[in-house]
Amino acid sequence: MTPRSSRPIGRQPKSRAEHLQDERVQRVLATIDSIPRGAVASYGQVAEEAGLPRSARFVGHVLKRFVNDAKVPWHRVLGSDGTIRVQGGTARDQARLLREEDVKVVKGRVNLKVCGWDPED
DNA sequence: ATAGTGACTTTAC
DNA sequence: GGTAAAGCCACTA
Repeated sequence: MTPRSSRPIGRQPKSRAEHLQDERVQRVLATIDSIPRGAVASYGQVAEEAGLPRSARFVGHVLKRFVNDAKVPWHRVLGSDGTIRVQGGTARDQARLLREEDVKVVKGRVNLKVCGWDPED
């Protein structure tokens, strides 16, 4: 038989669970997971380390969508100038989590010269 | 396929 | 120091 018309498409819409398997997402999460305690990285830096240059916004998008399911140190990801970018009460949580690991947060900002993550470490 | 949006970044004022 | 605009990439309607 040639079930051309009934042949499975093999291209079903991605479910949320399948999205979690998406390699780009996994690489982003893995990169964030590799940020050592007490260090911070920017969205762009995470993207670049994950092999996704210029995809800083994607990193933010991934965090917002998957951080609830993925146990990663999301609080160690900041803006390119070390500022907390998250809005709302989550920003307070992020600052608290950072201070818990001895990262100084002054006026919603971290000194990247001091706490910036060097992937070579 | 087009348009709007966002946990971004860089440049210019 | 701060704000504005443009560039950027992926997601959503």
